[in-house]
Amino acid sequence: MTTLCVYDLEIRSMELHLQIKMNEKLFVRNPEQTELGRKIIEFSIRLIHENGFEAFTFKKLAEVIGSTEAGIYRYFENKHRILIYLTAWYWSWLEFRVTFHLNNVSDPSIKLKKLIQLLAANVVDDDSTLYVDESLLHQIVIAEGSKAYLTKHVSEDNKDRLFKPYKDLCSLIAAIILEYNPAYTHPRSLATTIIEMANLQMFFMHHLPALTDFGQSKDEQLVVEFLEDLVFCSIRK
Amino acid sequence: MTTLCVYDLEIRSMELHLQIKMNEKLFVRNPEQTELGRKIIEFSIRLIHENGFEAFTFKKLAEVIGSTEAGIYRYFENKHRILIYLTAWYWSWLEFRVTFHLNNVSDPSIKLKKLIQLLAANVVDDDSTLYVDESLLHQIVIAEGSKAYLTKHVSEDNKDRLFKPYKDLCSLIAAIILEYNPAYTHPRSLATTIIEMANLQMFFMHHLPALTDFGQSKDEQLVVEFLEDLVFCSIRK
DNA sequence: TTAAAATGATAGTAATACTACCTCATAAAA
DNA sequence: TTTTATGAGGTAGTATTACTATCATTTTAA
Repeated sequence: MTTLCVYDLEIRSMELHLQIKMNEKLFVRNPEQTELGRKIIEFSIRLIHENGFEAFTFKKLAEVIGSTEAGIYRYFENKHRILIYLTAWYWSWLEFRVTFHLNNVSDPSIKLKKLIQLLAANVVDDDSTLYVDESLLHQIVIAEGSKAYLTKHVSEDNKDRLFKPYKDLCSLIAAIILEYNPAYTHPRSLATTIIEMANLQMFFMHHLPALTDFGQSKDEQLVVEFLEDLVFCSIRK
Repeated sequence: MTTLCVYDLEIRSMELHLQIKMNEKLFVRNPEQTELGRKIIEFSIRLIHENGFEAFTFKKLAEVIGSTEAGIYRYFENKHRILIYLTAWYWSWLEFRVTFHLNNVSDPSIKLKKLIQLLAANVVDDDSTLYVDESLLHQIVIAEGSKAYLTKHVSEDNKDRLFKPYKDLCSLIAAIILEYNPAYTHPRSLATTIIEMANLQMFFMHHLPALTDFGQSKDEQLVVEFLEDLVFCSIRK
């Protein structure tokens, strides 16, 4: 299995910089390598978070970063590609975090608990990436993430490996599930259920509370409890 | 609890006609009451199924039904409202089917099994509705359904009760779960998990098979098995 | 030094989303 | 019978969005 997304940890003057290597098919020109490109990332996150993906346009983005529409088209084919880029970035970042936090943990049940915590708890911007606000990006993934693959061209995009970071995270979780119980028959489907439900229950809790059991409190820890219950009941030997 | 969506079963010359009463806020003019309105429903289902929701426009719709854009705006505020209408219709129809099939079933575990079957199995157009192809509509709900609520105006739409059919189905399922095990703590979240995963695992199975455990066979019965396992493990006393 | 490539701004086009206004048919009121 | 109201649907727009072609300038590479 070849890996297109790897991580770089650079130590520069006592600061830790995390660089995520993105699939080249995601963009026309790599936005991480120029000032304008980084501004595109930084401000598309802000704009999509603020007004939603439907209201997000290259014109508005160009205005806030002091550039032009054509300038942005040089980096991304269209706004949907930016959404795929951002979600792919998020899943790569999350996989890194998971790997990092599960380092030296041997008990698969503790691994799963930590994992669910990382998936369902609110994210705090970690400052190790300069132009990506992970907290806002997490909100975007919750509210817009599934639009990245719910399209008519999902299969072509998949052939270009645009969803590899999501699949890698899914594989990682499935492996831990099998570690806990090698006889469990649906590790991948359970993995995507955890990922998707961590996001969706959070969205429902805030916007359609009647669809959840944690409407009043709006405490994300309750989502964690729900998921732990769901997972451990299912994979119990 | 007031009910905005109820069902009418009419017997006309030996045929059974199912009429679903829709929330008036969903449309500008009730599309069920005119020939043009019914064509809008029938052909928006076909067009969205064929080209996806993003590529669906009022102009294209007007062309295929031999009308004009302005004519369609008389029935629906915008294309997003059509999507909400279609999904609301689908959830009402499904709730009716569930109620119908669970009639006279007393064992909650059989109820849950039948329910999962109805949610996850492919739908066949049932001919009791003349201008709605339920099979195509099911495909639309799988691929586009979540876009109905994943918006910035979800809370206002929710205040107008546009998602009531979805919530009603959720309540119905939650009630059966509690019937099976009154001590279960997350009946609503589990209900939405069943609904959403029935659709999403089906989508992944066909388009992103690496995210599931039923990639090769593409047999929806495997989704049913996964969901049954997930549900019964969770609510087991 | 000079050609090629990259960068970015200007100025368009085509399609989309939406609106204002017009016409016609029907049907109730005078 | 005539008048007026009502709602059906159509015509012809505008503003915005998505995207492209072209030009000018800077950077880089031979």
